[in-house]
Amino acid sequence: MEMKEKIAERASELMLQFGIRTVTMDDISRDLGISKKTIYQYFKDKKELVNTITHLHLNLEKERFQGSANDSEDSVQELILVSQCLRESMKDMKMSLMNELQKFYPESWQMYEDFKQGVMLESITNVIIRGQKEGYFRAEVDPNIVAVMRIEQVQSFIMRNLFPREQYSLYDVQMQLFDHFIHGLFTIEGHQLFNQYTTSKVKQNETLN
DNA sequence: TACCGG
DNA sequence: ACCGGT
Repeated sequence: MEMKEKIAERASELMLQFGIRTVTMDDISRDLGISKKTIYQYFKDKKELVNTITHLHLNLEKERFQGSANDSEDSVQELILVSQCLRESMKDMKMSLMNELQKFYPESWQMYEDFKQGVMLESITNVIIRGQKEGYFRAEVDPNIVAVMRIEQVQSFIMRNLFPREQYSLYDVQMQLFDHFIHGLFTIEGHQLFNQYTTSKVKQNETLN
C-alpha cells in the first residue's frame, strides 16, 4: 500500500476513535513511526488530510448505497437495505465528529452535505419510485418530498439529543422512525411482502440491526 | 528533533 | 499551554 493511503487510513482510525482535533500531527507520525515531514510531503496541511479522509469515507458509503440497489430482488428489500445504510452511515459518523467538521473543517462538512443531497437523496428517491412501479408503495407519495423528509428525520434524531440516552437507545428511536415511515409508505401488498422478509425473528434482527 | 508563531 | 507547520 502506498504511504499516502497508509497515512490517511491510520489517521482516519485515530480520528474516528479520539476525535479530529485531539489527534495531533505528532500523534499520527509517532503512531506510524514516520516523521512529520513525511506526512507533509503528501498533505499540504491538516485540513487537506481531513478532506482526503472524508472523501475516502464518503466513497465507501457511496458504493454501499449503490450496491444495495443492485443486490435487491424488489423495492421492499431495497428499502430495507438502503435504510440500513442510512442509519449506519449516520451512526458511525457520530455527532461529536460532525460538529467538529462543521466548526473547524467546513470544506469536509460541505462534502458531507453534498453527499446527503446527492447519493443519499437519490438512493431513497429511486427506491420510492421503484416501489411505486412495483405496486408496493402508495402512488400518492411524492418521492422527492418524502425522501428529503426521511433523511432529515433520521439525521435530526441522531444529531440533536432529543431523548436522554438512558431513556431510549439510538436504535430504539431509529426503529420507531422506520416503523412509522413504512406505515405511511407501503400499500397492502407492500406490507405483506415486508412481513415475509421479517417474519423470521432471527432474520429480522440481522436485517434491521 | 528543535524550534517558531498563532 | 499547545499544536500546526518548517
